[in-house]
Amino acid sequence: MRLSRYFLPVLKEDPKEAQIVSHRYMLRAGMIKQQSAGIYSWLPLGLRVLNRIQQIVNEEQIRAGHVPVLMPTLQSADLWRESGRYDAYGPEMLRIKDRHDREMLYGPTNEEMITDMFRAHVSSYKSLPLTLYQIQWKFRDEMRPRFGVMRGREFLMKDGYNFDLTKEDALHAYNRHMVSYLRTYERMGLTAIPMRADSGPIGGEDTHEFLVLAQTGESEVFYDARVTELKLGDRSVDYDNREEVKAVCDEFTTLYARTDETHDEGIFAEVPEEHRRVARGIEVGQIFYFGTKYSEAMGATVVSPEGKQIPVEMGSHGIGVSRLIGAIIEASHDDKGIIWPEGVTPFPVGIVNLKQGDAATDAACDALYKGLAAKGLEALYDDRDERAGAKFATMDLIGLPWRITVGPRGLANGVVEVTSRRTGLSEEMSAEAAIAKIAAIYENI
RNA sequence: CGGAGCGUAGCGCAGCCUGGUAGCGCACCUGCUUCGGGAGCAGGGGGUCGGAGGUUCGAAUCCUCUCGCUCCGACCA
Repeated sequence: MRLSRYFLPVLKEDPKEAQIVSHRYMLRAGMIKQQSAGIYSWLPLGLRVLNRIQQIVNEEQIRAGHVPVLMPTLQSADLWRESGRYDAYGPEMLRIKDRHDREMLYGPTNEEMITDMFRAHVSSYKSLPLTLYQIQWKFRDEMRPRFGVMRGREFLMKDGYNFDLTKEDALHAYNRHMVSYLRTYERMGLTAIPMRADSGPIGGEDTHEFLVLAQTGESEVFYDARVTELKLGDRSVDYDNREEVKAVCDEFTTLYARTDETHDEGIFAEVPEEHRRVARGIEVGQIFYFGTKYSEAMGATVVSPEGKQIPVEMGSHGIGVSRLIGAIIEASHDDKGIIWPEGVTPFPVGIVNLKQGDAATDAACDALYKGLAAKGLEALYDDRDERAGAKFATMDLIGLPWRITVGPRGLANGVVEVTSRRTGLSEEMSAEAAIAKIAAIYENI
């Protein structure tokens, strides 16, 4: 993408309403525009990141054997009366009436609707296990939206629901989600720690939240420092192998890690003092096992092998897709701007043309741009007629992990400059070598 | 929802107390110079001062109502 033809409205000054760094940088980097309290438009750069995150979430869900669907944002109140949550949910739920005075709501979550979908089409244990998920906009009418997309009212969320015959099967689904989530967050360059949590309005017995450590986090967290060193890495996990999946979950949940809701000073005191940590975290996902709470209330049953009608065992699982962008920025930035992990960056690399209009420099940038494209890498090429300082400042702000700088001085020696946004270190090399280097970096991402 | 604020050019702000021709910086446009870390000079465009009512010869400024937004707290993905 040529910057001269793009829509990237960066701001030089800090918008006054943005208090935390991710909100500030998202506004300054031209990623989002607030439309009303807690409701945002996504501008091209922000949309690219949002799409990248959705892509990773989709890939990991499908890898785990889960099946994508898409449900409407607007739901009928009747469905929610069946589960009893229409009255239980409170003013956080946005209620709407259509022209026929029918009561509707903008879904804050989808347990009822998915259960309705399930009961309409599944009637035998032979169809189980089944996990359906979607990535869809939700609305929760927060009393006080703040921190940009980290706590908006409208937000994009991946919500998944498992249907199983037995509790053991449902707990395997729970574990499978935990592993798939760990992999999902790692691909985004995040360390997200599963922590024992409270079930809140979803209800249920077993639940973990995934927390990204950040000073601006909304939750106080208590953990054993060794938990942050655990990595899934390249290991392949067979999602159908219960023991293997369970072993990974045990590995990641044995060390102490809890939010303030479930924190226990007594148990925490048993963690060796040098490993004990108290910090803050941003919640980027949560998994629940809740058994037959919704299936019983809504008559979602299957015929068992013994020929009996039994309510299905369920759980639900969420990833805060839009809020993840805020969390990633909170975890990865410096005083000049964002530093995107390669996995989620809007563009893999930026090209800075230091002398726009100079025939040799323009031609070199052009060749570089095409060479990268031939490797499947779409560069953001700053071809504006701006001074070097302005171009560097823009690149630093929007945080592309790699920058290739092309100027007459380097071209005279046959080199361009490749700079890492994260380390700030530069290397001079031929344009061909630069293309090869960037291509190698992104080969496995 | 309790408390505290703010709405003046795209963004950040001054002007309001003490009523009298709407300003500054950045951004934008034109020209010249400059050109490897947010350039300099000169010129220029852009506002029903959030909205409605009222007081007054006269309201951005005073009064009433209203809408929107932000911050602290409680609550929450």
